[in-house]
Amino acid sequence: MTITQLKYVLAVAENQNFTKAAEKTFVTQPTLSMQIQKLEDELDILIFDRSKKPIELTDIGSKIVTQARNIVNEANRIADIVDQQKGFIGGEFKLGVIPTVMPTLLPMFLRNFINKYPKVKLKIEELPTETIIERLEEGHLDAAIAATPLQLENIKERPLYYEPFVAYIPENHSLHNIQKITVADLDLNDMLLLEDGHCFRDGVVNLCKTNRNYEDETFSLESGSFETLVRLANEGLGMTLLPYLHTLDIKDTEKKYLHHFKEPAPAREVSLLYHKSELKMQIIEALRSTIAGVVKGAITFQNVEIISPLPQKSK
Amino acid sequence: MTITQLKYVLAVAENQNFTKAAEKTFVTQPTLSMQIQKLEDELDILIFDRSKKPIELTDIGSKIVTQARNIVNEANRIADIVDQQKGFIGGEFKLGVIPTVMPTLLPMFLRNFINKYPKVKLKIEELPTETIIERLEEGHLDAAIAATPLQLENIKERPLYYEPFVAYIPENHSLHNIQKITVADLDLNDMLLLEDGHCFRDGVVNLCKTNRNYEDETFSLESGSFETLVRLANEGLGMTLLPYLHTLDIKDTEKKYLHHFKEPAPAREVSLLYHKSELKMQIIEALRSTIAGVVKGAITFQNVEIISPLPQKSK
DNA sequence: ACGACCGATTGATTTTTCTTATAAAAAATG
DNA sequence: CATTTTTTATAAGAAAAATCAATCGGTCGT
Repeated sequence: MTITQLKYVLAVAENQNFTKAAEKTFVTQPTLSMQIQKLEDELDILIFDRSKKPIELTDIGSKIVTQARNIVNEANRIADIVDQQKGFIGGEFKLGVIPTVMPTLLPMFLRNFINKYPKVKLKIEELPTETIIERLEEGHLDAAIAATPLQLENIKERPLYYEPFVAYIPENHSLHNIQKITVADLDLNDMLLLEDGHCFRDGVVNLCKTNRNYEDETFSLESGSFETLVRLANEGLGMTLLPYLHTLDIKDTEKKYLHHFKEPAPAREVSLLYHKSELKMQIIEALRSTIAGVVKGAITFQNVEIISPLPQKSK
Repeated sequence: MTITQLKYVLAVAENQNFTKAAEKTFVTQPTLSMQIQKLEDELDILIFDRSKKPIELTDIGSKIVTQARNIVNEANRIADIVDQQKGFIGGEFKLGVIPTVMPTLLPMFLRNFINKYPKVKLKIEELPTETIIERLEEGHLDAAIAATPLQLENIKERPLYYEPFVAYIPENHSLHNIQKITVADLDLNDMLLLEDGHCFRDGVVNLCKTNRNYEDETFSLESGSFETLVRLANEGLGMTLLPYLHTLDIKDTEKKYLHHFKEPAPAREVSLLYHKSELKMQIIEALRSTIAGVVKGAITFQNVEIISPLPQKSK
């Protein structure tokens, strides 16, 4: 058994396809076929059920894949140990960021980070929370920034900041005259929401749900950007909620429509996520401290009530 | 980097010698030299300081060795997973047993075990606790039976039974007329002890120490077997303490010299030890349940006070 | 200084891995 | 239902690697 064979197994398991896995691992398909067969012969078991299309793991196969991921992770850690010893902070680092954090947080720390750690080749991808979790678990992301708490078995969370929800209430709206609003004022049916898949949307739904205003009807007005939501609100189609950092970009003429919540304001917790194996921990720590540094001046809300970003299973 | 290279590194680190490590790994010495050099080149560090005699690990080298042991353990677990899936309990299994447990416990369960699990090739070695710990940590033993608690970072303990100490007091001894003796009656200076290195000896010393009878003088009478101790006692050279199971072998004519302690009697805890990685756990569990089965009828003391088997550091 | 010991080096040999080309089987297409 | 496409397996040769026997060169102890 070799580490290479284990990597091949992982690639095939993830792609459910020898040919695609071969491309990903930069070898030809027969190489994969042969090496995996060799491993199966050595262990005297079948890892893959090739009769199914697409290919599937056998029972024992999925156990082996779990352990293989373990072994490959531990093997990668050798390079980490060497880097740490050398004081080297560099190499490719893949960071995932959720869409509602990306445009506000990234500009705040990115320049700082690449100046301070020029050897790190940062690859940043905007991804929904769901994809972030998958990729972290499969080791295709080194870290991610997302709303928490997620409380996942294999993923550690390190809070970066708490970002309050801020209401945007247009002129003719019934709540317009209330200065400091409360959760009780909210009505989900009157709320302009991001389209499905955004965890901020789920956060808003959870927030309103706690107020029991929720009715299980379909919302016809949904959008992918806060800018659109604000415009729709201006058109009198309802109010909306924005994360605090997004309110800094609002036009001066529209700032008057922003209403902060009474403390403790509902807020989302934004955290740095990484796999529990703590691979590339030096870079993760460098990232965390860089972000913590810039965030310290810009966003320091503490007296908040954290709203879960998880969609609730509606039965 | 390959698993083979890591195994070679471990072998050289353990033997502090390329030539010996080569024998252990069944390859020639140049193979080790080259593969280890290759790994050092790849990582661009030195694992071994070859200028020292015997060879030593560098700082980074010892970190790599720790991680390499990890990886190799995790790699071995693949075979475990496969065995478990197949319901196969077999293969070589190395068990260490301390000398004062070996002759009494082994005959009780060995026949049972090899009947029940004929495919397990049990290799049993009588070893002092110290060696057992080393070998468990380096993975050269799969499990061991020894007196506990040891409370070691990398080794798990699973108690098998509690074995009370029993006093053997010859006719002319001052305590001879006391039926149920107590710890307070003991005087270490009057005690015949096993030679150094036996944890049972340390247990007895600890027991007496708690009574503050300890004086830091050298004991001139020490032996490697309980049989000798009993004979010396018969000659009037003092009393001695025996583990309960050993008293079952005492001649009928000498049984009258056995004195049990008042409850809670001092006792040693005898446990099954194994590495925290829990490799070959199926066999370990098979062993544990077999021993638990035979022990259940023979030795069921519960109201006991456990005496530490660890030698106390005398400053 | 001499021999014993020990790790590194060399060059031949074997083993392993990988690739190209192709077969075989299954799935998708018309 | 035949044909094309997709996908995995197999075969054979090329490339890479691991291993070995023999030997070198340095260090240590006597």
